[in-house]
Amino acid sequence: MTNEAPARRRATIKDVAKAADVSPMTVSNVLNGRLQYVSAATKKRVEREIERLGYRRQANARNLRVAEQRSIGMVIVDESPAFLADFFTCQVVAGLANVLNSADYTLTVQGMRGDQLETSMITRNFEVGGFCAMIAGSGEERRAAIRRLVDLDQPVIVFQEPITLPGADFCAIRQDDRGGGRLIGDHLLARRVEDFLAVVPAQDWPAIEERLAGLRESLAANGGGARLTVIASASESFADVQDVVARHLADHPLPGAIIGANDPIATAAMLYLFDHDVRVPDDVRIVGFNGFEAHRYARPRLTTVDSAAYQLGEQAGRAMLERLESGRFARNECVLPVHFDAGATT
Amino acid sequence: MTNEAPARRRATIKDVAKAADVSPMTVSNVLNGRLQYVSAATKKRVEREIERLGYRRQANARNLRVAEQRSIGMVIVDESPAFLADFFTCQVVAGLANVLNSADYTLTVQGMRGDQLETSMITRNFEVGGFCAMIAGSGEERRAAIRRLVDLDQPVIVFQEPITLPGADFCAIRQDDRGGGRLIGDHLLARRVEDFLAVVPAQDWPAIEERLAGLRESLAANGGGARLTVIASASESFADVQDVVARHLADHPLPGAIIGANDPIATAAMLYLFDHDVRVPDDVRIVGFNGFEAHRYARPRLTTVDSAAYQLGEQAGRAMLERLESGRFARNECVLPVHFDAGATT
DNA sequence: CTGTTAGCGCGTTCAT
DNA sequence: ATGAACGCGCTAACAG
Repeated sequence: MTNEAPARRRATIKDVAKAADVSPMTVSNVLNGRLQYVSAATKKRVEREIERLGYRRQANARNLRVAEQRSIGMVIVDESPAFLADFFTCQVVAGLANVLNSADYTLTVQGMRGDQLETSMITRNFEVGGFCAMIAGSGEERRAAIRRLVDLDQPVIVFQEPITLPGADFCAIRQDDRGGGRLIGDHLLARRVEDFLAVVPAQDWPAIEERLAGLRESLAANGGGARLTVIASASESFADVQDVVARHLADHPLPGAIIGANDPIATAAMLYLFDHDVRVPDDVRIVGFNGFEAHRYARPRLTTVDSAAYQLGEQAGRAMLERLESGRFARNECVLPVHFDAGATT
Repeated sequence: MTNEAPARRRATIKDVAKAADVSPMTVSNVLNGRLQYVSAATKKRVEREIERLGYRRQANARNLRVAEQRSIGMVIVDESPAFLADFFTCQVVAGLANVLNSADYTLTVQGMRGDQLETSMITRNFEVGGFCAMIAGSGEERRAAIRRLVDLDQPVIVFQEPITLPGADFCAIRQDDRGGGRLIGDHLLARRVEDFLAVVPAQDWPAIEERLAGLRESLAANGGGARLTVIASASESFADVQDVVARHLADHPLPGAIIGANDPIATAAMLYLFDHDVRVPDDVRIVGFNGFEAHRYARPRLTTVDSAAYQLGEQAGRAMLERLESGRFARNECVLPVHFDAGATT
């Protein structure tokens, strides 16, 4: 025999109605602010009973009845289990959640590997009003994931994906990574760098492909005299980055500049050089990408490109709310500018 | 006149049943894996129609019927709009989401200021099966927030809060911040430090109070000969930290050690010292807290205390799932160990 | 193995 | 200004 209290049934609209001696309809009117139909005195009485009974509206029943979802799904497709641990993704999610919350929407986050997309609750059930997605993987994998989401026949926003799907209920929101790559190229070319080494993570991110594309555009526009070598690190971890840099430098001359696909990679490379008595920027120049405050803590301060991840999330939130109200996305693409931030490493 | 396609009604169980020429109940049985009650041939037919019609189960209707919520709410109470941008919180949320997702639960995140707790959707509506909370603010504010959550009469887990609520449907999950503080104190006392300066953010975090408490315990155990001064920085930003450190040092002698409430603060302080030709660790020793990889990028490598934020989230997910199954929390408190990580700054 | 009935809690429609 | 009846989509209980 246990001492647990008997499971008290949660109060419903009916219970409140009975307690306040009105009909359920009147309670509903109070809850939904239809004050035209209810006297001030009744309203007071109903509200007191709501408070007293601790009544809370059953969201499932309401959403079922009004056939609407008050939640947006944020799906993060990534091989890593710590999907959300990525700082960029965090910022995006924070901005998105804030905008949605202030419009009384809820954000449902779900991380998964690419192959889990079809079996996950959030896609097999109908439980959110639309999807926002941050997707890693090869170009093909990403396209497949996007198609699966779009096939769900609900509004879809993807981050950091440079595509448009005309006619689809779809919107791509990203920062101008390609432009950022060009800015880096131009900056280094102006400093007479001729031999570029780019260090990217093995995991394919579309934004990183764009950064490289922009860099290549810059080199090509300059006449094509400069060389670019790209090497991939198993992960973005400190150790893996230093490892791949070490292996490359073992049988290659020092490049004029090392470009990290993001700030942590650039910083790891820089510290490797320090430990081997290479001077920055005198011997090798270093550039990162994304400008998160944490990585500016290293000295000398990294030259980088600031990205507006939080604003990306906010933008997505606004676009989704607008879509839900108006029935369609105002734009199918939205590109936010980046800002070049010259530090002391170039 | 618009060219939009007419809103196609979403397929229901009835539609699938009609198309497969069976009763809705049979479709439901297939969906829920009650294969004992349905022949293989029927199952095939039903599954084909589900696929063909793109049927997805209406979560609201199901949850209403079975009177259960398949989502857990994560509420983050913070004054800052970028609540989720905190790296520690990100890690916790990632671990939590992964555990819940793999049990086919969903995570609903909601950030808010303390005074919004009562008016927010997630608490006014009944829409999640339980709450996990990360709460900032003064001790009083935090207690009030916890009480409000517990009063909702649903399972509640709070992170980083050193309290127990015997008898309540409640569990506190945290790391051993106090132990970490003691480790720091012991480490520095062994190096003959007598004058300690702690730099904390103005925003009250319980974990940070614990770290200071542990530090004080260590000093007291040593005989109380050492002095501890605590100064607060307006925010955790680089600029604010350096500002408050500068102001303090303007009319105080250099302390033997500076203890940052977390790694970013410690790093900001360290870089300030560098810029003023103070040597670390020769003139002043520096210690951080939390051991995030990013902050180890600064040189010399910071002495810090590693925290297992991701595991904290995982632990919460497991505890919540267990609570939902068994009807009560197995433990009302769970403290994860921390690990002292000696770097080059002490 | 399959179908029928009833009702989860809420909001809408129509009546009073 | 308030109430009664109905149904949203789904599933538990029972009948066949």
